[in-house]
Amino acid sequence: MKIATWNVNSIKAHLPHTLDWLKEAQPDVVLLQELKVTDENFPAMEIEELGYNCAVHGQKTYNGVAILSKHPLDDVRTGLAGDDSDDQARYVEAWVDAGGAGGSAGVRVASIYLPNGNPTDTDKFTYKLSWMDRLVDHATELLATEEPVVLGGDYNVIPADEDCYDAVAWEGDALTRPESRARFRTLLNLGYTEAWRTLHSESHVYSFWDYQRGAWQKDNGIRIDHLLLSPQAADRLTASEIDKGPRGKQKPSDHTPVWCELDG
DNA sequence: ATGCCTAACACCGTTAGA
Repeated sequence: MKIATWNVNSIKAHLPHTLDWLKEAQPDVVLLQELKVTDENFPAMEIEELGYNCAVHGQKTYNGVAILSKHPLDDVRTGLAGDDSDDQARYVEAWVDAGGAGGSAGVRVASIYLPNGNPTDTDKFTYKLSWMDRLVDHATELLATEEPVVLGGDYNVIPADEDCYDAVAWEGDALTRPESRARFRTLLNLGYTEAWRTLHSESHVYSFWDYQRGAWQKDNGIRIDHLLLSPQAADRLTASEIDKGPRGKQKPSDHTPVWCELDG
């Protein structure tokens, strides 16, 4: 089963690129972020025409996440537990029913759009950190189920200096701050496996390039889109790649898809 | 030190992104 994550930076503005990539890459499950549309305005018809079921948690103008799946989606949950006053659409989770005896080929997936957190001297940063604390709590609960789980999305965390083009330039940013990295590391220490990094040792490979300063042409990127696998999912991991193709198109999203392949 | 792009919304600029 091929599972991808992609921050599309407006599903309306980048729908043709999104549809092209679905046809070309043929992922079974896609976790989308930054839809920037309400549920009503999500282009479900065009995506369903390609054989996908959609679970959408949208919002006007900002945020918005979705799960696309060629298999049926069950037990869809929207919003991250732990703060009823949080009205930003940054989390949607579902069970992908891929069959198998007793659901053995299925997997639980979540599409995550973690807050950016800049500037760090504002409540945006405290919101990011508390959101990550809530994610740690929820990820802990999911581990107890012993299900295969894939938590994929735009984490807005550069895990290590080797995951950006210029560590000095990014020093002090919410994406590299020790508090952000510590919480990301907590997810790994709980038992989650970051799919791409566990299969690749190379430095300076990226999933995001700023629109400004010719960042794409100079390969001045950062790696912030991640797929975190529970032990039961990691046992089935056979491949993970970053597909730079979509970022090189005309008027692209500033992120490019990251995917992993699970056995069965 | 700041803008540099891009998208949305609404107004001809502001907010947000990373």
